[in-house]
Amino acid sequence: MGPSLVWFRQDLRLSDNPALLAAVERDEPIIPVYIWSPEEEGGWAPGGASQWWLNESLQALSEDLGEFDARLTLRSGSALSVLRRLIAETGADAVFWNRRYEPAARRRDAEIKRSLLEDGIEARSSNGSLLWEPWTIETKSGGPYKVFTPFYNACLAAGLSETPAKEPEELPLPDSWPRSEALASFDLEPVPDWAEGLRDAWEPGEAGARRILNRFSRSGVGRYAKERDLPARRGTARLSAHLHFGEISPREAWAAARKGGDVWKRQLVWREFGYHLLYHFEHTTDAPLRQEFERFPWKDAPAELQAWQKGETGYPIVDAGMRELWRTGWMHNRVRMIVASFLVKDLMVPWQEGARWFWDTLVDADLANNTLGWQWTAGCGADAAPYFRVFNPMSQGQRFDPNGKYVRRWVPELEGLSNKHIHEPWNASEKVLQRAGVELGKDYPFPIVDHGEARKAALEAYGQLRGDTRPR
DNA sequence: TTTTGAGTTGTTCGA
DNA sequence: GTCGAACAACTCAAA
Repeated sequence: MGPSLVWFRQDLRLSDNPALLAAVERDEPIIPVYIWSPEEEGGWAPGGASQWWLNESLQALSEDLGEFDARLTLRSGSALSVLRRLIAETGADAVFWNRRYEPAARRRDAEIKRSLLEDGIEARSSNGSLLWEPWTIETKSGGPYKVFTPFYNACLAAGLSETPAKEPEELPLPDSWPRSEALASFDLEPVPDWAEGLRDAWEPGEAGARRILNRFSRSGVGRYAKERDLPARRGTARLSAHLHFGEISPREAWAAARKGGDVWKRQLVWREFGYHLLYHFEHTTDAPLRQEFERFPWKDAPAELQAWQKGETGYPIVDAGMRELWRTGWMHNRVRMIVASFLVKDLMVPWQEGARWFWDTLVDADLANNTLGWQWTAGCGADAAPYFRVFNPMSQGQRFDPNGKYVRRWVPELEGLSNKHIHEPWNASEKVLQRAGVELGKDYPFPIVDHGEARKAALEAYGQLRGDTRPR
């Protein structure tokens, strides 16, 4: 028998990695491989922030493998041809990987498996990324779930079969290593370098993921239910990007969740639900699940979209969120809902525009979860927010950032305003504004839309849609 | 087949 | 200031 290729993808870790463990069990020399093939992602190649993270994470994985005296072989190109070339170069006769579930990846992987088996190569895939794979959970009548709570209950009823596995004690090594391309040749690092804020905020890689999870499970998970909605606090785990890149397994996250209530557990299952939905409804990355929304009167409003992207809408909580995103590659979940509602309902810009912006700017950009989130907000997806649920940026700000700490952190030009005015500066008197050193329209924009009117217009449009769909 | 109860995250209005 | 109802029906999931 020849060596085993372990093909890393969105499972950039050594602990609880089923593909790696399967290869270790086979007990032939292991050659770890990563293939950069953005053109095989069906139009959803990693965005800028994700590429930055990936670069760091590959570096970390490479170093972690170094501790085992193993090397990570980097290649770019079509995955199948790269694998075939590596097989020819190394004499490998087995390839192991953990499954992906996005439409394009699935189709490609199926084709790869078929081709390799045809070549007489052992090709084995495992589940390293989900607690429940999409096809294992179904309703009593055999279909996919479209409502979260019954899905959640079905997951709990199905139970988890395996507990997390430790990293291997040692890796069987080959006599020689195949040539690796330089990580830098993937061009993942931003030029010019805009990643300073990302570097300050994150530690990509398995060690960083474990540090975060340990801290959260020690002191965060107990407070999670109470603090998770307050963006000024570190009330959430901030594990999303680590989970997306597979630097820590969902089983380990689940084990930590057991110590907390079910609030965080439910969040982990939301992640599963996103994959469940994307698996069963592939078109939802680009088109609404509910077809009638194809006819929604979305606006082509490039100036408003740009103001939203830059955090210059004149609504402090919205702008704070968008600037946090731009600076750190991440946004607090509560604020994601607020900014998304604002784009889709106040500005009536298509949710796909928001999804694309998040895709490019989030370090945790995840096709399944991004799609679910945006369709939920727009009201066109499975188990979506009711159409009349329009977030009010002032009251959301008052409720979840009552002392304005979050706004002041990201919109420092409003720093001098009192808590009374911090979420609605246009309601402050000239005198108050002057004392705070704020000139509206100069230091900070006037609101680009009137929320009250925008809300009415949105409700009108949604009502129209319903009228249209009524049977004649 | 039919029935029944339920459905992440909100806001506004009027009593 | 507080509280409950309305917002709109529809679809889902299970019995």
